Amino acid sequence: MSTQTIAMHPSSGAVCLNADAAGDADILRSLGTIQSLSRNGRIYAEGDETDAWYRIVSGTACLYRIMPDGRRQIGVFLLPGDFFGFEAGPTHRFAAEALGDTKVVRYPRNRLERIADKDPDFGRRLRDIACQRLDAAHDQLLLLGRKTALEKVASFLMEMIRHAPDSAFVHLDMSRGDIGDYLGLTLETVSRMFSQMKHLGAIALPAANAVRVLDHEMLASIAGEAVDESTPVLRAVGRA
Amino acid sequence: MSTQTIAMHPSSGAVCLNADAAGDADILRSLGTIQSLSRNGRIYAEGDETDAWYRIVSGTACLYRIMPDGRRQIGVFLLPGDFFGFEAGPTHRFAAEALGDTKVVRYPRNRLERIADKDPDFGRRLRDIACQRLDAAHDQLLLLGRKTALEKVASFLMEMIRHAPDSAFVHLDMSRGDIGDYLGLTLETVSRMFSQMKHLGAIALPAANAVRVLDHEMLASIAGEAVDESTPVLRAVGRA
DNA sequence: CGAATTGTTGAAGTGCTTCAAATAACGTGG
DNA sequence: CCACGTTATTTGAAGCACTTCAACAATTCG
Repeated sequence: MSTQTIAMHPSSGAVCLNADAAGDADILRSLGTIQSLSRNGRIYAEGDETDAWYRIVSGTACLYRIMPDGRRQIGVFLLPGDFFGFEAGPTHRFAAEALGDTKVVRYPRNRLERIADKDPDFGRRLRDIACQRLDAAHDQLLLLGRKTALEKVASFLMEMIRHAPDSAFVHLDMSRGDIGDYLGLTLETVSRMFSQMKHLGAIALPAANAVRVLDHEMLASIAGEAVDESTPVLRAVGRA
Repeated sequence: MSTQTIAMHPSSGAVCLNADAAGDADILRSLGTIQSLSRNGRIYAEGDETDAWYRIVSGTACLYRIMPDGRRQIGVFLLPGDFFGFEAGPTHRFAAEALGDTKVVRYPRNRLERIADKDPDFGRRLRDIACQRLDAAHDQLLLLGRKTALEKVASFLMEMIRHAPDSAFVHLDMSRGDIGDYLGLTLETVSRMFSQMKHLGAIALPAANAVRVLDHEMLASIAGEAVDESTPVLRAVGRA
């Protein structure tokens, strides 16, 4: 888990927040420090000071919270390009941890603030990033509150696909237990739903941590995101 | 449902986001237009353009999303002082609706942006507000994903109490159905949990839409927010 | 190659939902 | 101000989706 002072430009590969689209790449380039982590490597803990913004360069991480009796909720899976770590309070309410070999850039908050003070566009970008995280959180509220187990797992896969370079194949850095804690399910239920989608012909499971999408439309339909409004044919699948 | 052009200062009574603490009251004062709504009055619909920020002056509102088959998830209840309406995308993903007689201020987005362009502190404030909404959404993820029905309803009451002027009495503008759609439960389950907390002696129900808190500590304990870490005596209540 | 970890599948249990009915609260017009 | 229809809430009983417990299979790693 080395920490270099060398600044690096965030991976231009899988960008999730249109972050490189604006002209702020140059600004960010000389601002952050890189952290390299391996599976379960802690980026920050619940209760740590919120004194920086972070961004995933490569790999996968997650934000989570654990209740006194051990119940865990993963708030979000973070993929390359994703920003995180900004909260309103003085201390983190969620912990941040790497799921596999992961590289993260750390941007000290006061430096960002100083830049934003002089560059309104940059400040606006920070605001947009926060708003995008809020949108994602709101989507997750609908998922957790009102979707069935099958819809939840299908939605999760759709989300992974959306961020993957190949929309027909996804490699999962997280375990079934991690996915369960993200979707509000047990790991057994997650596994069962994967099997069910396999039997339905929506996906194939070449390995435990890899998913091949056989029928993208069916998957979207199961997830409750019917691509074509006029043909909600498979809506019934999720309930029958 | 009238719309005046007269600008008004948001109620300085129950402020939830420390919004009046900073010196931006003067700025906001001359910026917004007031909207008066009654029960079920629509502030904006899903799909409408995201061209403004809003703030509750008085009353209560909520953000919600409805699935094609009618399932509804309320993302957040909005109380006096709360800001809302800012999203990253060009259109609203959640609709906004009043729950009772409610007054809302509407701040056109481009005007806010123009002010933020010249006043970095104001821009920072907008950012902080977005981050606070994000914190609240993350808390709700834990609630929806991992808490039991009793814990959910107790947590909901704790949240209402936190925002109420009198911490021993809360008037609820929302129906049991609204609360259910907020907590990912049916209205019957919400009602049963209210009854259960009454039998436990944590609350009294002088009217259907009013709650008197008899044992604040017990309520906090049921909600999973034990005030005193060393005495998690009642943690068992939620599960027995 | 064998031990440990992770994933899958089965069977029984339970917490919440669904369906149904009764009660209470509300609003409206007489 | 009260009677009445309407709507919201409470409570009961049955059903079901997901969990829990348990065993087995597959994969990983020393």
